[in-house]
Amino acid sequence: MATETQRSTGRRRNPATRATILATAFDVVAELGYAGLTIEKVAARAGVGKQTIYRWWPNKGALVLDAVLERTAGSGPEGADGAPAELPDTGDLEADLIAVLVATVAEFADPDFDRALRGLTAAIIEDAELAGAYRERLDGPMRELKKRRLRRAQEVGQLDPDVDLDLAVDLVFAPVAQRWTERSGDLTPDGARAVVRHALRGLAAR
Amino acid sequence: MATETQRSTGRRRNPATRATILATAFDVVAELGYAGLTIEKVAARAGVGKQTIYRWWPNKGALVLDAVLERTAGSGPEGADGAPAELPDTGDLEADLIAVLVATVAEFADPDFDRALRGLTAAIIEDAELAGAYRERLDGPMRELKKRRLRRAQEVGQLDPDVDLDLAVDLVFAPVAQRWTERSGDLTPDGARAVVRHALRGLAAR
DNA sequence: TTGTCAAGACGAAACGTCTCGTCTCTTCAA
DNA sequence: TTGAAGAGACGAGACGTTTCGTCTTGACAA
Repeated sequence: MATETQRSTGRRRNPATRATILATAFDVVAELGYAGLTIEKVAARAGVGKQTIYRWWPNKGALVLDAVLERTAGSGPEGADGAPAELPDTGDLEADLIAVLVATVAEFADPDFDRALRGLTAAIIEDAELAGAYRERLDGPMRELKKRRLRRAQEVGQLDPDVDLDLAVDLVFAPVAQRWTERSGDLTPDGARAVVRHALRGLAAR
Repeated sequence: MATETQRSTGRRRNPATRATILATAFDVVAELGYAGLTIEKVAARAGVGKQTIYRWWPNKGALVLDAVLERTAGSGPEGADGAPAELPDTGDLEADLIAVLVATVAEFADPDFDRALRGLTAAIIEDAELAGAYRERLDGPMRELKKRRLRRAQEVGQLDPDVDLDLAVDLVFAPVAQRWTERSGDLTPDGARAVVRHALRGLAAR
């Protein structure tokens, strides 16, 4: 996965087949959940041999991670053109973070995305290796964007210059993520606003 | 589970059998993880018929939830005597919350507890019904304790009286929980201290 | 010639249901 | 008070089914 080396001779991997499998996998996990996802089911729906899936993905978790990555490509740190995207920076830190968090809440409201991401999370929870791949390819880049935005706020004196940026990111974004994971309360734009407001008060420059 | 009504006639449920099954289930999930836990394996190890498990628990998730509950009983909101416990209240809010969070970090450091709780979380992520039971029986009571401690802080003027207590709890405790879930960083007592310090700054009375 | 692909056969493992015989506890009539 | 009858719990494991991951086959493209 991490290193998709190209073989020297013989028939090449078919990119269309790969795309079909990943799209089907996303649909299946969105419909049936991670527990309901079966390699056999994906193969049958995609019109593909089981071995074709087993040849390129070691297990369900890796397949679902790739499926989610493929689907979210474009909203990630790199735009469609490959240029690195950035978080909004209007100068108003609070408004910018609220915009990001409200967008996140909106994504969670989409049932397909919700179930797919729950499937991925279920896989990650118990699989340290997959968790590493997830951090490297999804969470990490997003976190880097958040830290960049906060670092700019530090430079402008809107944020305590001594605070650890990873800690700051966690304070702002973990409460909403945690609520989603545990379903321990509604996820509303207003709630997101309150989180940002109070978190920033704790992180402000004195 | 929620209502264990007593049948009028016939042999009663054997509490020792129940305890053996739950203890075995905890061991198995701590050793093999949730994906590696099998009803057949638990039955065999516990020296129990499969039907005895299927009779009392509808699925793996419910079994693991009960197993974790049984193991954590005593450290819950009720002491061994059944009297409701409380979070520490020395008058120093920051120190009290740090003590709780550092204890949580220490629990996560125990490999058995870590794997068992990961198994439970894996089950909960995809099962809304089980998530409800979890909130009602584990998370909810603990959250109530936290809110009580914070409410007292509000009354003493150490906390913004207008802030929503659920939000406050999330701000203080979600960052560490999230790090554990995603394995996105070390869980250290110092990290816990920093979280509490900044979260409280954002929640303080002005 | 080498490697991909769809199709599906294969044995192993776990599923959840069921049946069996044994046991203990409750109920009720003598 | 007692003791048979009935109701479930329990251990054991057989059952048909599903999914697992591997392997084989024949077609085809580089």
